Amino acid sequence: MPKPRYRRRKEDRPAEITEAAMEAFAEKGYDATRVDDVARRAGVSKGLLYLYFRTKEELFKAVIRSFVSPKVTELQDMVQTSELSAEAFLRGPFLAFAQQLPRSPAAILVRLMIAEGPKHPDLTAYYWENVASHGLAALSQVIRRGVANGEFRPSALDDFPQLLVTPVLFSVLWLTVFQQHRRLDTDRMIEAHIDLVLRAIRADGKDKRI
Amino acid sequence: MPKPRYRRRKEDRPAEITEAAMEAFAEKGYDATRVDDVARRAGVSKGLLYLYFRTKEELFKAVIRSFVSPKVTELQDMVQTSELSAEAFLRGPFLAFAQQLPRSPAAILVRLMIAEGPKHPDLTAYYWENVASHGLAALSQVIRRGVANGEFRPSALDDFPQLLVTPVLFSVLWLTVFQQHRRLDTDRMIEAHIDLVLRAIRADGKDKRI
Amino acid sequence: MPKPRYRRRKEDRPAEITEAAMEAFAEKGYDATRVDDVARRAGVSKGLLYLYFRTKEELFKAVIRSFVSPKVTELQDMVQTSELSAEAFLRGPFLAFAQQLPRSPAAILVRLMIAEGPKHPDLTAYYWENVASHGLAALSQVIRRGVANGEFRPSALDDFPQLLVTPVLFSVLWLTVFQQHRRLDTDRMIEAHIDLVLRAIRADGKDKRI
Amino acid sequence: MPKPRYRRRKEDRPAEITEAAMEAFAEKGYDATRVDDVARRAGVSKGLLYLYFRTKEELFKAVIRSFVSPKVTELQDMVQTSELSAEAFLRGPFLAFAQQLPRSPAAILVRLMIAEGPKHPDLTAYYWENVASHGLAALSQVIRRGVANGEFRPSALDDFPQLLVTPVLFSVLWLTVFQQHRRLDTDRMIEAHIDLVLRAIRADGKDKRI
DNA sequence: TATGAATGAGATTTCATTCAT
DNA sequence: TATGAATGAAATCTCATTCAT
Repeated sequence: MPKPRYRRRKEDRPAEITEAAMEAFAEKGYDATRVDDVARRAGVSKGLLYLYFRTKEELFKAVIRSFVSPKVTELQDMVQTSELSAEAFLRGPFLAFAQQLPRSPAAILVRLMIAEGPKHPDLTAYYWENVASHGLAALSQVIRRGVANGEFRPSALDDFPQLLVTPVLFSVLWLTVFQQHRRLDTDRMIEAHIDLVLRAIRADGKDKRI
Repeated sequence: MPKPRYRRRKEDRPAEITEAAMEAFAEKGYDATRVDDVARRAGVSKGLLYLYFRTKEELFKAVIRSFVSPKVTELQDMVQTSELSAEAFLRGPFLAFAQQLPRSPAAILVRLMIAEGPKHPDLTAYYWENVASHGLAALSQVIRRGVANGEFRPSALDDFPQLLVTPVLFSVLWLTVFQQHRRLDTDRMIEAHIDLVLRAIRADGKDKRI
Repeated sequence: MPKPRYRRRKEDRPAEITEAAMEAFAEKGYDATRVDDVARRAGVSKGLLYLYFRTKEELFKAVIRSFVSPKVTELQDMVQTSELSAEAFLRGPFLAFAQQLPRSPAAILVRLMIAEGPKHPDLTAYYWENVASHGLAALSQVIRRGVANGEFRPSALDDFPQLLVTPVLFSVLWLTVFQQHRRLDTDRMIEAHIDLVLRAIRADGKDKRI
Repeated sequence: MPKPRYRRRKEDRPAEITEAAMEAFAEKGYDATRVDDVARRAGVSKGLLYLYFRTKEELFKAVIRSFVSPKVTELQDMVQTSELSAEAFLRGPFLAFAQQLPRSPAAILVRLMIAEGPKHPDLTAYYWENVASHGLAALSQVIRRGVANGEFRPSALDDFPQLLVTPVLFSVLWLTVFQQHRRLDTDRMIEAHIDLVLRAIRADGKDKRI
């Protein structure tokens, strides 16, 4: 059964290529990924790839767009529609979200951003504008809500909402670099982190140092 | 004709090359760094560079080795020689150490490890063996000491000493990628993190929820 | 979405494509012209273009054929139907013809012949057979007529009728290459040339400058 | 006798490559010439070629520079050092110079200028500045000298010194395009042209044909 | 007929590495 | 040791041409 050399599938091509590229970038990083390889993975000729993406860099950006943006949208939606208390939200849906991130494709792209970011300023600009700043805003919103309704005392977390997600980034890197040398249960680590932070900022805590 | 940056001293050649390579890798990343450029920065011919380092990859490994190990030794020494209480140690010398890390050359190499690590398995092995595992052990030691002498209650931090340094790594990322879009005071963020963690694990805290 | 430049009329398709190609070749030269671009200019799909012209080279040849031949026919007709004296013919209709040539599309094709000719031997053969040789014959005829009726003395021009048109070719070159650096009034130059030649070959030897 | 794969000849390389490129460009034109082919002709690797010439375009410019400039210098020298009368100069050294031009490498480059000029504006600018304008000035000087010492009457040639060389250009093109279909004795044609022009501008009006 | 998505050969350019000197 | 000219493999990108629809 000879596979047809020639399939006409305009609709699906971009996604097919984007997914293949995702895999390849994840394995090798941007520079070391060969356009040829992406095309082969996508079952497509190099020429066709260039029909949809004008340069390798465009392709990279498209990958970022299609895999990372949805994650942030998801987080924003969660925050906006949740009717839980701030603490319940952080221990529940947010924790689940944070735990699965390091294993999702989006995480791999975080690695790529770190590696390739400095060489692609317009890409980091896009990433900040469309992804990171929204994520940060969502975290802020949760914390402010907790403070507003008396769950949390005012704390440095108000100024540094990033502190909620530092172990997520750490997990991404551990999984990529060290997991084969020392297994780390990132789910439990992230849970432990959230727990520690919540203990520290709970309003009912008698701990009032400073 | 650019003057060679380093005087000719036979014995120091490898170190001179290693330093030049460090600079270059820091600026451009591994792939984008040209061996030619490293040689020029070191004031040495390409041929000579290849006399000391058999490949570009060898050179990269040498750079990692010579710049990261000292940092971990420093941390280990601090932990071993300090006579402060655990909390005082974390709020004092350790905090200072953690705060300067994101701006030190070592941090840049962390970025490179993230980017290139997966392509150099023997390098990550070396890195784990000689750097990360020792750092982790040092952190554990501090926490255990605090628990042992009654400063800290037993907590998840015992199992995940990494949680002490997640914001350091996060800072490295932020400085490289987002700093130009949104300034972040990493010193204060790291301090805030240590403070939150300590509040959460203090033995005297009235907060006893589990 | 750019509107197609030509209405769909089945019969004229080849001509429409040929004209679009003419424009494109004139602007960019043979190699730099994209078949895609020609098709777009003609308001036709690439596939259809290949239905009429089997290769890019065939298309090029068709362009040459359809735009150059008319010019030579025009010259031949002028020569054959004119009832002027040889000198009056050269100073009148012929001069006018020669003056407009460098700015006509045909001139652009002359440039293309020069550039691409050596790569297309059958094309230059066609060009010689159907264009150049006829033009040369027409020039000869005029000169012979002048000699026969006593206007001109026998001269080297009899052997080299080309000498009547060398400044036309020169003008084509100048307009393409140097006009922006130094303006040249090609009309006056061509007229001056004809005048000089006529003075040199006049039978009566008297100076009849006007 | 195995040819050495590796010869160190820094001095001669640029000239060797330039000559090989000259040949290749002459045969195929700019676009159709493959850098690979130039390298092979020069007996050199592609990489080395790029060590001396940063792009194909740079190489092309170098070819123009090294082959055409000398010709114009030669003409200028002839004009300045000659002590002949204007007519004797034109019939003697100048004629000889003009006759050999169409067969010299410089001529081929004229063809290339026509073909590629429009795509390389900076090249034509260079060509005008360093070659054509000087040639034109030299021609003007000769004519003015003839008028000044009473040999020539004032004529349109004063305004269009180009008319002295139009058959040279014509010869270049005939040789490239039509010579195989109809032989043209360009030496005699150029001589005839000079003769015609001189007859037309002689101050004494008498026919001095030789 | 008519389309334009898809192909694949090949072009320019780069760069780690080698090796004559 | 020391140099840097020279190599050659490979990477990105282009485009004439084909062919399923």
